[in-house]
Amino acid sequence: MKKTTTTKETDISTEEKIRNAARKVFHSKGFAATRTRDIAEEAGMNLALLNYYFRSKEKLFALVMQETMQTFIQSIKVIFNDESLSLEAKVELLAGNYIEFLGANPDLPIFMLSEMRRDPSVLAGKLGLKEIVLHSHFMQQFQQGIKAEQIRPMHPFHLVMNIVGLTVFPFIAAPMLKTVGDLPDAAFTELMQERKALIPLWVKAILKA
Amino acid sequence: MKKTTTTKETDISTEEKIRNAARKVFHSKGFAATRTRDIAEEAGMNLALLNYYFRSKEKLFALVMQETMQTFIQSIKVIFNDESLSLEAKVELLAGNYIEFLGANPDLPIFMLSEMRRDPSVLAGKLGLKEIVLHSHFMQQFQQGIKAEQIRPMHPFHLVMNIVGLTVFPFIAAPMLKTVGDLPDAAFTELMQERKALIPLWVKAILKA
DNA sequence: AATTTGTTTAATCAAATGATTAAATATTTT
DNA sequence: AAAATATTTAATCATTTGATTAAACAAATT
Repeated sequence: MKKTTTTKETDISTEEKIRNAARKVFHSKGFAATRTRDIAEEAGMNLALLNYYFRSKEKLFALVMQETMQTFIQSIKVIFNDESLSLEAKVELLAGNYIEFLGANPDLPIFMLSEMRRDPSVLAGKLGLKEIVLHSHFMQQFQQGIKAEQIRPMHPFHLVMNIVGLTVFPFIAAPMLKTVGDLPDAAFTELMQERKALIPLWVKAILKA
Repeated sequence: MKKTTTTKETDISTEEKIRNAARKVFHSKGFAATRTRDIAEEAGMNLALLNYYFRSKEKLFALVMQETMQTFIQSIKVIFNDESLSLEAKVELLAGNYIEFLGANPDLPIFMLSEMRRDPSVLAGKLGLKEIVLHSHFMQQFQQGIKAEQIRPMHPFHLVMNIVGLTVFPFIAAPMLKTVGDLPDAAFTELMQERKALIPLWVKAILKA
């Protein structure tokens, strides 16, 4: 072996270089448009290494996808179940965190959503997510609010779609806004910063509408 | 020629069969994942015909894309500028029409948004859209509402992103909702029907928030 | 009917692409 | 240091895929 015992441990293993490169390219171009040679080049190494470390393009992709989903789901789980936060505070955190995160990973939403459509089996085994979301502390607070007549009754999925839609959709539509709307990157970023504060207000208004 | 002068005019020309097949396959799989053979098969004809009628996969795709954008933009333009409608009525029509339309063409949003990211030049020449939207009757009503202090001041793009996001995002997220949320098709459709009425209420609430 | 023009098919090409192999090089173990 | 094991490279395969071609077929024109 080379990696583990080199004098400096600062260098990243070849395997990890490939994973990182694969993540980057897959996220930006999707499975079908990505060529294994793109990944090799991005990682700065020989094509054969991809197949040496990971058996095939499919396997490598599955790994990246699994990792991506993991990150995504974990971050939801944590906020949805923080019992120290009010419903409003959770929405604030969700919007703020996600807008921050998507600012750094703007390709993620389209990647996840289009690859899910291509092959919904990526989600197999993630069925737990339904329970995580629907039985979360967040949902308890929501149902409680309805009982207390402080919140207009609605299907919980509406609420989830609204929060996620208001937060994520602008990033999906960004190419269009920037081109058609003639919106410079900086202006887009600023709008997104504004939304960190606005989305919680809007969600509150929606809940009472 | 065969098509134009056959006894019955009910039959569709070969060219149109190909266009229809191409639209269907491109919309569902995107450019990169679509093979010209898929289209030929879907159209029930020889592969060489694609290249006979349309010069290449790229040309055929460009045509489909142009058609798709055209439809999309036209439908926006009409509603945004119907001077007989109040702002609320416009939102109702937009939500209602789009939910209806997307129910029949659920692949469209991801298709458009991901292909736009792949090559934003599809939008070249559509820069007029900015003016259409920002100088529409709808926007005049919006600005008027702000002046009259009936609407909380906000960047017009926020409003557009909210309306479109609330309407379109659920269709983009549908694969996830159906799989992870364990939501049957019928239940999803019902939720979307509910949203026809709910989105206008929510938007109204957002405008005043 | 004969000719010309347009349409369709089957076969084939060339380039792109995922994958493999055998040899070279480096690292670890003995 | 020698042997064994792990990593990397360059060359090559096999398949897929977009595209073309030459010939067959059909329709329109003369």
